[in-house]
Amino acid sequence: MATKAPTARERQREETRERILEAAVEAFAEMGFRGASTREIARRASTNQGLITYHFRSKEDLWRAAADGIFERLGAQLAERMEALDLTDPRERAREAIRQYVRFAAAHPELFRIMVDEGRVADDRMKWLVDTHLRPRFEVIAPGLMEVAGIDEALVPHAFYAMAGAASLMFAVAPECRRLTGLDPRSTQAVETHADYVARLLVP
Amino acid sequence: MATKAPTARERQREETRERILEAAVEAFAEMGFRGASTREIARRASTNQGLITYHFRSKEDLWRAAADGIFERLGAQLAERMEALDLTDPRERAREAIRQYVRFAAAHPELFRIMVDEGRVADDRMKWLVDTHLRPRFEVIAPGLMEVAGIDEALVPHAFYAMAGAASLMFAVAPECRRLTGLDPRSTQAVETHADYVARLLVP
DNA sequence: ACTGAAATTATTCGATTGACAAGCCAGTGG
DNA sequence: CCACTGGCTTGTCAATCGAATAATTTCAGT
Repeated sequence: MATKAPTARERQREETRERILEAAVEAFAEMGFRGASTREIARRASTNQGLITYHFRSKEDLWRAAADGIFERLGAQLAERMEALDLTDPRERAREAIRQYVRFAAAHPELFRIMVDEGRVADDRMKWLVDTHLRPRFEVIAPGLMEVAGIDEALVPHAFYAMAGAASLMFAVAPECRRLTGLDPRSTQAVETHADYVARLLVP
Repeated sequence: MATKAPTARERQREETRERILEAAVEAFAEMGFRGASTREIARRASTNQGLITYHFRSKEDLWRAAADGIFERLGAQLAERMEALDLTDPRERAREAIRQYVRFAAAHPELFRIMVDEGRVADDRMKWLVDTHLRPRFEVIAPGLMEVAGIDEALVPHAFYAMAGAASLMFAVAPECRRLTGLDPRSTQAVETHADYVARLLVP
């Protein structure tokens, strides 16, 4: 069955939803779940707070939708770019995967920020995040990590979190980094340097 | 001039202040500045909210006092333990310094959590944190980093944030790590493994 | 053109926030 | 032994929170 062409109404609806979602990702990443108010999110999306309850049932649901969006982007970008490259050497392929992850972390610091925000306490949001998004990714990464970094299975969690931290922290605290070191982590120069540094660190 | 022996009154005062401060560190690390309410902090310290305003002028001041405490502990522990070791080889000394930092990050995940919380937006708390605590430490670490990791000066910020992230993330999101990988990062086994892994990673 | 449903705005609610003021009361100094 | 200071408790304040509901506007289908 053919999906009907969306009416102006439906396009408007989707565009509004998307605008709210975008604002939510930013706000949650900036101020955490509790810190970001639905009113502030609405303000950033140039609407009003009532619309959020209308489009998403609750703040909790809005947060989940925002997290879905981030991981969807991560998966899409990584898959697309790795496919385009077609590297045969597993070590060089692993290095490039890490570089791509660093580039993503630089462009979307929200991912890391939300992970750190929600990973601290074993509440429902954390469990949902692990079960629906983190575990699937982890299980894909883990075997490659063992093979390429030349490490024992027991070291996999250590390598995983070391890589994630090394790759992301600088961009997650970009304003701090800028003030502390004078280096702006958002410049393409800095991103590429970091990508290469971390890739060589983990896959010598 | 001899400092007078503290009266029971003064001892009580100091003990209460300390209890509030301890609770504040935990709460801020767990829920961020905005997420942690002064009432919740008071509850954890087994007192009431009014006392917080009494001992510390405002929530902002309480936060600064909490940050002071964390960095004071970090400085004291690192200085003490490194002095005790007396390593001559600069590379082995650097490795041990990193191991010590990992151990501290494991015992006090608050440091990293608060850094990530406050480093995202260039507000007053971030600026204060950088100027009073981060920069002094960074300027001590930077020269050693260049010498030992064998890197160019331009790479120092990259190495610094890579190390901090690699060392701390696992412990900052300990509940998540436990659920995701099955490994409990708080076990001494895991801490030592991580310390050694990160130390060898950065100083090969 | 009309109508009814959908999208949006406006209003309201009870709960919670940080800050503050007033008073309580144990312990200290005289 | 007593006055009173200082740590502490309680109650209140406006502001803000998430959520629900009411009112209004917009537009697709007839």
